[in-house]
Amino acid sequence: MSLKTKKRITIFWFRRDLRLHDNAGLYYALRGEYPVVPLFIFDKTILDDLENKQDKRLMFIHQTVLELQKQLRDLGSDILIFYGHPTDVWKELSEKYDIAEAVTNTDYEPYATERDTAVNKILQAKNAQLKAYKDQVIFEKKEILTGQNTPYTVFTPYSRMWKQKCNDFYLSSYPNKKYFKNFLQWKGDAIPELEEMGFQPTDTDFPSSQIPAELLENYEKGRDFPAMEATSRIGIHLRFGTVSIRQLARFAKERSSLYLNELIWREFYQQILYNFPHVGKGKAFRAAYDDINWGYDKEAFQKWCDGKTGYPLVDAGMRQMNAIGFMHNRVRMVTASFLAKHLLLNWRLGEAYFAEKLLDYDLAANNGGWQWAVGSGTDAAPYFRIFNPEAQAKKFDPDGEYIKKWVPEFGTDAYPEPMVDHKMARERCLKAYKKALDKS
DNA sequence: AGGCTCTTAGA
DNA sequence: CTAAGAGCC
Repeated sequence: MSLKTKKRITIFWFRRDLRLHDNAGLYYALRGEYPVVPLFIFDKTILDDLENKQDKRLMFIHQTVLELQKQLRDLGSDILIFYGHPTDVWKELSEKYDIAEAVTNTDYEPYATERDTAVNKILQAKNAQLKAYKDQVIFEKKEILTGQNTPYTVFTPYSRMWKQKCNDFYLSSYPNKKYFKNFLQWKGDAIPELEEMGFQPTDTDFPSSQIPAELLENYEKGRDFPAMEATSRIGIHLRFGTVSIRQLARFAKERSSLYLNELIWREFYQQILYNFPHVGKGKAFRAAYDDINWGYDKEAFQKWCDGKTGYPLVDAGMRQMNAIGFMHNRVRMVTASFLAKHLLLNWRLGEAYFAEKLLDYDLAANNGGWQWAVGSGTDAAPYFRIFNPEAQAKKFDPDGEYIKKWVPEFGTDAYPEPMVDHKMARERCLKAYKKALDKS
């Protein structure tokens, strides 16, 4: 590590907030009385679990951290980069430097919470602490509660309260730029190549972090039709903080209440994960759903993964995700429902597969969406609400354009027969659900 | 953020 | 025969 300083410093730890502008934690760090040294850790705990060594998300992070370094170097500063376990890194940092403050933005996921607690312990031994700020949501934790002071578990009243509470104060950006002179002036090392961490780059185009102003004009009409590509694709940027939620929410509030609602769904599921942490640990939000006799049929699961179920809309969605790491949300609902209800496969298999493939993967949103589709979640589709994949295709891809794009052999002999009969699967599902749910 | 089946009114 | 609504899953 090339930073040699005896100065008392503030370390700002970037995680999923990879931007210099409108960044809450960074703002408070820069306003403090000590020069700020930025830090990023390529976390071995996470990377060691990634089986695919051409992970597009890691590439995105790598690319973004390079960009951050460039911006910091333009300011005469730099960024400390590590590849290791965060607790080891912080032990080393706390021994080597005189750390007055360690600042970051809150990450609400269970792993992150445990990690931050461990890091905080290390810092406390040196009379410092890890201070975390709210940055990735407008409202966090228990900021939005019912009249009984309990967390909301139904979206509509939650969203009503969210909108009522959301004023200019919550939406205003942090003026980080004014304080950029408080970065420590120094020159660091080059960022390690992906290969040095056992990964290889892939050629991927990532969606832009700028929403074109005209996009939301077509959003409300087009968002339910996957072929229209009328959605923002901003998910990956929300995941890694390459956009500011405050800026985005202001944009949405001015232009589209439906789009704003999607941002509120995101916060709804984040507060569900925070207030009901069992959902992030493999449990159904509604316990009775854990009594359903979920299957693990490997062959059936593989067909679903590969997009070879014989139901063209399901297959198109799975192939879109396999190819580009994105699936249109309408189709996410249909593919998820198909796995759980038509195949009666354990939905954790599907949840994990989405987690592996989606560039915009986010634990709270993914889990919330899956539990919604399964019926086990908050505000969930009642169990008897079973999507008919053909009816969904007719309704939302009437010209078969989306299907044509991702399943070109649809309509030829090469396309497989449906792996299950819809009517049979529907009845089988109702029976299995009823059996588990009637017990209570 | 559904679908299925049956019913009934009206073409 | 079709469209629209009800009731149930």
